[in-house]
Amino acid sequence: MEWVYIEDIAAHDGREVEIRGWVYNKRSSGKVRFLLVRDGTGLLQATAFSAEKDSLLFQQFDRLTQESSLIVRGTVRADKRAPGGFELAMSELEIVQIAAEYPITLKEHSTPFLMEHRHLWLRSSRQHAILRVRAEVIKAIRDFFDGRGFRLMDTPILTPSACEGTTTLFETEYFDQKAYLSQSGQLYNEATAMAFGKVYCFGPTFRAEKSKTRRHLIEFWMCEPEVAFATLQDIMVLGEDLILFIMERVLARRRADLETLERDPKPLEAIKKPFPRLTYDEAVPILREKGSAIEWGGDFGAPEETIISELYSSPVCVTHFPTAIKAFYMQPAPENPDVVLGVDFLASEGYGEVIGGGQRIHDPVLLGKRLEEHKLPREAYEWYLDLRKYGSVPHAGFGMGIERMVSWICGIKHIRETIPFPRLLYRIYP
RNA sequence: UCCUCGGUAGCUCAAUCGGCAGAGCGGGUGGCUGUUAACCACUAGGUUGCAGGUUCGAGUCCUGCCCGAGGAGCCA
Repeated sequence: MEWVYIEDIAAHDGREVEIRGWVYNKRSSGKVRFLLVRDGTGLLQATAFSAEKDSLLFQQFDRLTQESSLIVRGTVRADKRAPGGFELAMSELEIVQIAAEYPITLKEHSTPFLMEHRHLWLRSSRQHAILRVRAEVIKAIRDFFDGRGFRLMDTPILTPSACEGTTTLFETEYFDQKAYLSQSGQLYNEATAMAFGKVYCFGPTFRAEKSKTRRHLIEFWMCEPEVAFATLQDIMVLGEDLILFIMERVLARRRADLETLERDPKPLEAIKKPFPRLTYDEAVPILREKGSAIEWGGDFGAPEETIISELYSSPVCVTHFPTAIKAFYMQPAPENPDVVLGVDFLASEGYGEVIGGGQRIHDPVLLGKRLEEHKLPREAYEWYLDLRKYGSVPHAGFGMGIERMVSWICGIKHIRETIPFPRLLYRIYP
């Protein structure tokens, strides 16, 4: 008998098949038994009828507990009363294991309890939908860059020093030296971009900041393209195209998951190119008018990002931030060196920053000066300065936070559900 | 790190002014021939986060600690 997956069940209508999975729920009514089986691809109702209650099938059924593993065989048939439109008329039920009492019921649970049981929570339909969207977003990103001739460059996770200096890093042992977990692949990708023209990296990133908000993870995944000879304008267009590509892909392939999540697709469908652009200078008075206490020179906090992003139906590109609040490698604007050629993409509906990037300093003298101003050890950056010594060119790139994208697309409040095992402040279990 | 809120059965919660520790779900037992988080009946299940204090009496009031959640800062 053929082993099939529930997502393919419609193609086997009328045929005898085998399903391997777990008990999601069961119901019985006298001489009828209903078994809701999940196999990782979907849910299927299996039914059993019997005049004699002592049948082997019924005995097996009655022993089943939630999440018991099993193999069921039977005939597929369409039935409007069954969830999903198809059900399995069971002929055989083979128990693989009777599960111990399962902690997660079909009723409501608190987030701390569910996080404590994250390894089991992943089996629920909502978590399935979110993580399938995540997988689709990642595939879309790879297809986007691969299709445009970008080379995938895996940058190191163990690094000898700070990439950006300011942020806190996780320290670890590297034999008799200290090493730090990467907080960005960007500096390395500036090197690979000079070797390959246009590149991207995609990997985990670690920030040892004591951030405790719905938008932060201690360990998260970031995609960072870097393009030689590109300007701020070039990578803004690249960022727009990337976001639109991801949206179209998810709307085309994962619409059912968005429905499961009760995510209204209209705001995502409404996103159009070109995205609104706003300079920092233009944004500050708007923010003050809307009640923010921001002064020129101050960085945007979550409330500022929310105010701006709610003004438009597409993500907003905010550019030309004050030099003083941005990273050392940011290229100053030619007309005003107090601001830099950087851009933050603020997602609509109040989701905030999903992309941050800009043009990098290509002048060796200015870069050396910035390292000094930021009190960074020049020796550690000799290789980085070399990039400005041997055929330096203007170049630009950005970083996109995967979990923030997924959380925006899925319309969920907290980023912690967008990765299988979130690392949070004060939570590293399971 | 700071501010706010919370911790009672396996889970989600209730317990009036300080006066006998409760319900639903889940578990167990039985019933029901189309259930949809099925339903009905019965049943077991408690160191009220920890340590002190006030009181005739503390889940409830006070002090300290632990753990968690929401927000801030920082960032993607």
